[in-house]
Amino acid sequence: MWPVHEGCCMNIEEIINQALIAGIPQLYGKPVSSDSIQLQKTKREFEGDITLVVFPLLGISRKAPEITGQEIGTYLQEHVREVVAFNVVKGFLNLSIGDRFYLEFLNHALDEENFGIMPVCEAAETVMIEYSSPNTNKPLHLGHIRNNLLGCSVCNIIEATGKKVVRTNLVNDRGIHICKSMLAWQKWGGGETPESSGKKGDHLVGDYYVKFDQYYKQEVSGLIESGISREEAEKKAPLLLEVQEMLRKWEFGDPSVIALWKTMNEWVYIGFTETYRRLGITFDKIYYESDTYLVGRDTVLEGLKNGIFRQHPDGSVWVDLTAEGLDEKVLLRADGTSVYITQDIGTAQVRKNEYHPSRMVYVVGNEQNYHFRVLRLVLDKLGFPWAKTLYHLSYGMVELPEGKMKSREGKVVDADDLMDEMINTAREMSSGLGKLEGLSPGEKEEIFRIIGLGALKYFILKVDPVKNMTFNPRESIDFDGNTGPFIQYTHARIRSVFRKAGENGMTIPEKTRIDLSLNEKEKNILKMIHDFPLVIKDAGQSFNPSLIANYMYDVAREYNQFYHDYSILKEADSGIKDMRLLLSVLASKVIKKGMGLLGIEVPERM
RNA sequence: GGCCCCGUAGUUCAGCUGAAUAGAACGUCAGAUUCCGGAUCUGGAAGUCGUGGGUUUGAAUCCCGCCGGGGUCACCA
Repeated sequence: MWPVHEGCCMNIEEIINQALIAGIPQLYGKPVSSDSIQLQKTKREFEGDITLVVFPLLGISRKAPEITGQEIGTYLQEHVREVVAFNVVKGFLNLSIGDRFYLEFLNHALDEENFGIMPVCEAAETVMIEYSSPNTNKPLHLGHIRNNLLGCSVCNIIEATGKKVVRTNLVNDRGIHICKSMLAWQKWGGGETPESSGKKGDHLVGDYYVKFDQYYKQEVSGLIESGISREEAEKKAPLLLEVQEMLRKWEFGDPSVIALWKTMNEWVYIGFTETYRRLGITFDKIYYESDTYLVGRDTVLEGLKNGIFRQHPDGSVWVDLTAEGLDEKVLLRADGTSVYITQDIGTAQVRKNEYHPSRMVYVVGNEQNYHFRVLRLVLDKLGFPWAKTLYHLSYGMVELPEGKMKSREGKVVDADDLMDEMINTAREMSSGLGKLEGLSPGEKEEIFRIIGLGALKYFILKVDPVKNMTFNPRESIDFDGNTGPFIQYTHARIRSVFRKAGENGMTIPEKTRIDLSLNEKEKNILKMIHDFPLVIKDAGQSFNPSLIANYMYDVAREYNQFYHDYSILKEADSGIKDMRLLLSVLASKVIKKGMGLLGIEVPERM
């Protein structure tokens, strides 16, 4: 287990839970199991803060729900300092927690350097997380954006739960698809380079990938017209045979093919680096398939020798997974070249030996669910005890209103274009509001960038990863309501209060008095922020950034209600004014930290 | 066809380790600015939680069937 968070001593559910485990046996003479203690937030329409559902305890109390609730409520009020009142409605015991608890919590949370975030200690376990995993034959598109944002955010979240994280990228830099753009460039490129054409390298290479597909389709339909079946034509098209030959040459190290491959990949990497930089994506370690596929190949051949795999008469190597309810899968082609899974078998071993992670997470789309089941089973059959530590973080596809994106046909939302578009929208919107007067053009651009990317990232991350999502470029992204800019706005607004306080010569104290009484809005914010560490923990355990995103929205909305209803700086009672200032400090910190976990920055003004 | 995932207001999404009248946002209609930032706030209308069974004191949530959508079952990645 991981170390207990400092803030846990301030967790009110935990305090009540402990009291019940001790108290119920006193009341009813029987022990209580912790899963029959159900604590939840009290619904808005009832009086109280925390509710105990008493139904599961009736078997122990042997009394009616109302009576049981009364008895337990009385016990808690007498034995738990924080419980100041209670009421029972049907089978629900609603407990009121004193303001003092929340005020002490406020002081306590402000004391912590990083409230909600656990420090990573030397002895912590290591989690290796792979994301992005681009092919070097085309630029990044919206689907990759979801992958990168998810991966990056999950890394942040897991790190915030006190674990070491190795952010890793596996570049698909080899294979038949890479050869396709190479061959097309060789045939029809006329020596075009990023410099000569002014195109971003990844876009240039991607254009040739599209071009290959166009010519290939022409060839296929030509063959079909001459009387050959589609299936036959797709296998016998001259371009396909040529590209297969190129792949063989690559695997046998043909110098001219390797040289072309290096040149074109380099163009792509320069382009990718730019896209990653703008998106704010980083890696600790980058693996290349071209470095690891041979390890996989050797492993497969050894497995063949040991009788784990079978060879067909044509020379191809297979694994039989019919006993596991799957099919036979090819691991090496008849001509000896490697397939996709071959390199994954190698990469996993290289990683294990290099970092010894306790968990290896793969952020990969749900179209590869089957692939990862196979990979685990194959590694297991090979006798690697760590095979079960593989976890496929499978996420749904991003579709367009007109259907799936198809990069071969050029029907995609390009990552670079999309970021430009978002930033432009932010620019137009901000200019209309005119709140950035007096800032330099550079400062303004920085704010537009933060808002545009914030809108994009939040839009994608607020959706549960397992779900498919439709992206309508024109309508999908808003700056109002449950959006990134709404939350960013809340932060900017709070910061503005502090600036104003400074201008008026006010200082923010270290601590609040704890003998104040809180209004409903103040209490609601504190109750919500109290849950921050728990939300991070849940998000980490379920690899689900959308939990953080939706929580951030709730915090921002709650704060905005408070802000609307009460004045901070104009409050006459200095104790209350100080408390509201500190409450705002904590809220702004939590918003900044939480958004940071999503990879979203928050501006000082906007 | 086998296996896997999804199905909640017009739309985009929460809620899914069972609990009180299913929540937001966008859109729509109606309001709130001499006052710390109106990218805000308040209110109205809008849902047989795909469908039919089952388990349970209690089901949007768990189990089974069916319907609808998607994915996958390549010597593609």
